Amino acid sequence: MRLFWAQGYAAASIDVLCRAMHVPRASLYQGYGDKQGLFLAVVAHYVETRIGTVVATLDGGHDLATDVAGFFAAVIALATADAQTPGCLVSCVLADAAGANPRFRAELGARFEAIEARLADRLLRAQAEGDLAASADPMVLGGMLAALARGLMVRARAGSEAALLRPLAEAAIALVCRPPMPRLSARGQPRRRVALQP
Amino acid sequence: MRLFWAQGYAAASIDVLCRAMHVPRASLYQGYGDKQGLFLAVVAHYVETRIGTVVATLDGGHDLATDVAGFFAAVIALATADAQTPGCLVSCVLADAAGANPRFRAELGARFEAIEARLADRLLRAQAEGDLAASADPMVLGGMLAALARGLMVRARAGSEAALLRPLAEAAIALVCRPPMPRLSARGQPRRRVALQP
DNA sequence: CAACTTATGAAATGATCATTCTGGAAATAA
DNA sequence: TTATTTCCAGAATGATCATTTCATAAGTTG
Repeated sequence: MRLFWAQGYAAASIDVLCRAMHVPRASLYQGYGDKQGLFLAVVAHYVETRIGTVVATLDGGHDLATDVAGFFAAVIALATADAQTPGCLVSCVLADAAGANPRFRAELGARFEAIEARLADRLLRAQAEGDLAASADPMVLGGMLAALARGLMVRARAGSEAALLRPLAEAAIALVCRPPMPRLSARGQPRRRVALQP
Repeated sequence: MRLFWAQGYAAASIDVLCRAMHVPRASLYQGYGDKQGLFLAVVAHYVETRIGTVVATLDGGHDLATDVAGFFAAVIALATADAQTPGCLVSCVLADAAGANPRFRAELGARFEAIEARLADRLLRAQAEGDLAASADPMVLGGMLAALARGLMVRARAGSEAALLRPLAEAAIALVCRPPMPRLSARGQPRRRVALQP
């Protein structure tokens, strides 16, 4: 996984991949068919283990602003944790490979839609709980936050520090989680501004 | 340019590139040194011709919301205009190649910073003109809008229609260009909500 | 015109690519 | 035990890769 993540799909060679996985070439072709199959399996594993924990923060049991702050903190941590694998395997590597490969393009779209749906779900629940204005559109706002998360991941690919990315996410959270009409929050207290945990 | 844009850096071969450019291999190596030099020249040309017109919309001579709407409309148009070259050469292709190449990583960072600076400049001017709250941080907000633009470009790499992307940008504009404190706009009229032109 | 620089097309180079083949080792079943 | 299947390391394959070489053509300058 780390090899594809660091070098990209086309630049990662089967030989080096087998060496790193401690798997003989024959077994690899037996198990995954070809390089595309291996890469899609790697993407699936990445989504389960990495993206899965990121989106799980959305159900952290807190109010909307806190959960979304946890989400963006996880996004930034994932994209900046290791200088050798900056950015996101989906948003940077799969996105590049999707340019000329319909199979990869469909996979990319499906992965994006899944994240957008999770965000929209969370925003819909926030609306029911009074944490989000009734006039807001959860689908649109979820897609917007997903796009912002992708943009932060891509920014991290250039080697940005996490500290440079966090204020951008905090600004977005402050904008989204403030109701459009001037009013107090559901519990009668003014909405506080959240900070992302490093 | 279109070959790198569609297929990515590693997957585009010099042979095919020479054929498409109607340039003999020897002249190409004479002019650009190696494949990396050619790619960086292609990126520079792309930034001048494509990104240049996108960021030029920020100085459209209108109020902040209108200019930013023009910016995002240009972003979405660039990323969805041709189904064979979806997304952005910088945000998708160069970002992927930057994973394991320090030269490309530095180039990516410089290109990103340039766009963020242009957005921050525009927001600073908007602040002076009363189109943006004095409490807002133009640098942070500019970085946030730049990240969102990148996220939309990457989303387009999956083949998204422009119509799917526009509402996301409109939502962000509505959030950013509404003042943080409930008040009327500078000219005493309520701020209108802008729509992106297709 | 001649001397010289530059551009060009094609072939050659050496490396690396994804994928398949093979002969024997290891494991399992009878 | 023997028979049979699975597994695996390395060689082989055939294609493609980036890059260089080189003889020749084109253009420039004196």
